[in-house]
Amino acid sequence: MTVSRRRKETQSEHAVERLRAVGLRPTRQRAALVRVLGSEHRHVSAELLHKEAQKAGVPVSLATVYNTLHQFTEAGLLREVVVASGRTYFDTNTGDHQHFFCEDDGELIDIDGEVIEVAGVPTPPRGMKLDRVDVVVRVKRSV
Amino acid sequence: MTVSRRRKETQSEHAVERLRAVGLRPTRQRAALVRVLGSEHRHVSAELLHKEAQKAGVPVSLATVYNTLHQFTEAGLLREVVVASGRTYFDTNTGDHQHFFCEDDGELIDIDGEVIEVAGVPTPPRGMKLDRVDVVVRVKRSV
DNA sequence: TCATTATTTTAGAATGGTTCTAACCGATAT
DNA sequence: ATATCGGTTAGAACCATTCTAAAATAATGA
Repeated sequence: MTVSRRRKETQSEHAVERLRAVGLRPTRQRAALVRVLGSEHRHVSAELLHKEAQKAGVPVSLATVYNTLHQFTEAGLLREVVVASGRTYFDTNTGDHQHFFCEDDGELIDIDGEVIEVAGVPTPPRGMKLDRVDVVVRVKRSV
Repeated sequence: MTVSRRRKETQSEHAVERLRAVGLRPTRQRAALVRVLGSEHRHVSAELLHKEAQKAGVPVSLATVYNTLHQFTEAGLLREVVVASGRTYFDTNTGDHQHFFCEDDGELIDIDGEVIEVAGVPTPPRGMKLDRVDVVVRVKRSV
């Protein structure tokens, strides 16, 4: 057994534990996607994750990637970020933070939650409850 | 000549002036869409505006509605609001303000610009210039 | 005015991201 | 082990939006 083999198994077990912890069945595909998502904070589209999974030798269907991304979001493992029509990102950083969004290339950059201060958010209209306050700082390439 | 006929012409002239003012050729369709958009602040989708134009007896193609909405946005007559994937709204209120967004029914509600205070917006990354800071207060129907 | 040119509009096809369908497969519990 | 129920899949369907190329219309200038 090689070292890399051992590392892989360890990661898989982590993945399985994470899934159990949030009440999701630890299937082959879900565990694989947790591993492909990795531990670094990043912003992935469904298509990108699908490609990465393929490249990593995990044959997951695009439908499953979509299903899984939504399940992970529900479970609090991911956060959905909508900044442009037809461009949904899933953010592995679920902590308090906001984003820069570059209109030109569609890139997202995190802004730490302590940096931006939002004050004066009004109470939601009758029959509504507050879910989240999103701040998107839209930027453009300067010339 | 009836009163309503006179009112219509007056509105058309207003529309034509507004178009000229922003450097857009005052074509039949564009003037009609300005009229259909009206003077009240509201949030319209391309599809809705298309339907309204049809109903108002102005046969504008959907492609033209899309073209026009984008031109109006460029010209500063409208503001584009993206809050959910595949759900683009155009806001006739181009002044400083933010939005409530109801995740359940997709409704947008304006929040006056003076109400919400955003502090600490960091300077954009190298090579980027700030375009706009959007705040979306996401709400859900409470039970 | 009329011709010329540039822009706009149009129907319908194409695109692209996302969701749906219905058959198949696999994890869990008995 | 086996049944059950949830998960996965390929491919079709969907739907908002964009594209295309041809026809229509506005601006320009003689």
